[in-house]
Amino acid sequence: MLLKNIERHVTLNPKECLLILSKIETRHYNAKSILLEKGQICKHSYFVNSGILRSYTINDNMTDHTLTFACQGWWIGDMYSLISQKPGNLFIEVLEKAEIVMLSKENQEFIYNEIPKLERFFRILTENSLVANQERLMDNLSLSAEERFEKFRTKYPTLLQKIPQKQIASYIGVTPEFFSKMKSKLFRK
Amino acid sequence: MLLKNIERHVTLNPKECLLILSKIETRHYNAKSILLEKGQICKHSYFVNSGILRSYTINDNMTDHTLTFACQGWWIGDMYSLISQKPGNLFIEVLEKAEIVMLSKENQEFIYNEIPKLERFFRILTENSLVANQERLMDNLSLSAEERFEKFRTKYPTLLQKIPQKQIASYIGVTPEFFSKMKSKLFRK
DNA sequence: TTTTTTTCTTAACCTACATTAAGCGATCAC
DNA sequence: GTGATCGCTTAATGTAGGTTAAGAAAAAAA
Repeated sequence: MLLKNIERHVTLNPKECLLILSKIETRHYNAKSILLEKGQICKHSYFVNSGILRSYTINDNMTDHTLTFACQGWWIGDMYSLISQKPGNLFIEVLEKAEIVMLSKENQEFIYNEIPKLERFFRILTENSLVANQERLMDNLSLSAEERFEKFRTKYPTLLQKIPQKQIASYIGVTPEFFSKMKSKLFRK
Repeated sequence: MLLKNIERHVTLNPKECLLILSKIETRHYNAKSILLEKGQICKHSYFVNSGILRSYTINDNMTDHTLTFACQGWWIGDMYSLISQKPGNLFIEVLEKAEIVMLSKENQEFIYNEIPKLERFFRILTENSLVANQERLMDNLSLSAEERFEKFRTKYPTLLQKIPQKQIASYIGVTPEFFSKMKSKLFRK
């Protein structure tokens, strides 16, 4: 699963595959597990073999804001904390029973040095992330809540049935109450 | 300037420096020059030696939304278009007479292969960009216009006097009219 | 300098979304 | 099985920020 994912961007020989496998750790988590809390230092990149994760912040008014959902085949982490090794702002929680591949920061850097191709892989991944984030940022500046919901649906087509809708609200940036009203309006059409 | 910038993250030997210098091109632009238009394919990464650039989109209602300002020492480009080589959505314009280092996509990839350290450099740069973007995204979801303005001021302390305030409005995501009102309210305090 | 264009301001009015609050069904813990 | 918790809905009311419009100020062009 992880190796297949990497080979979407770079090709690996058997030796490299083995090295990678020796540097990762796979763990299982139930729904509601917390992988990372605000204030902690993020020590790993997480790769989702199965299940669903979510990263979010909680601000002073106790409202939560979803940064990312991560389904099968996605990477997730608190990049700010991971690269600075300072306490981060993100929570990372499990929404649906998950199998997670964990790659520690040290091992990630070790792999960068042993297999420069992997540095390329993560460069490409980060570039794609950045593009997606830039688009979402511009969307938040220019689209209505309804249009952002539409974009959410095309970006995460499987999630609509699987997660509580207050979390969708928290992703598109409206209150659960408003989201509910908006949804029933859409349904009436 | 460019080499100094690169050496903030990786160290270069003289040979590598020469190779890099042989692959870039420096150009001068006056204010109001357009380096890239919506619909064009972005062929270069731009590094700002001096001056100020801005990247932005224009949506259907003809409102513009600023993605980034780039001052001395910043890189700018349309990453979506650059990596996909498809027509992009961004305009990139010169706000203040600028000296720009241009690195073509082909030369960038050539350099990645010749000097893997440079791939590391751009990975780190992209990671930092992503972190900044994620923070801005969360800020747009949770902060008021006033608070976003405050963040703008700390992020771009020199820009306040140099660019038209409608562009600051377009960065923080409010109309020029509202921004003006907000500013005079802040001033009265 | 004068004209033209762009930017900024102010003010009246408007709307998308937030807040508060209450009730209701589903799920979970005991 | 039952009380507690959580998520969803609806509705009344509130507000941050948008829209429209018009004039003043500043900057650019001529």
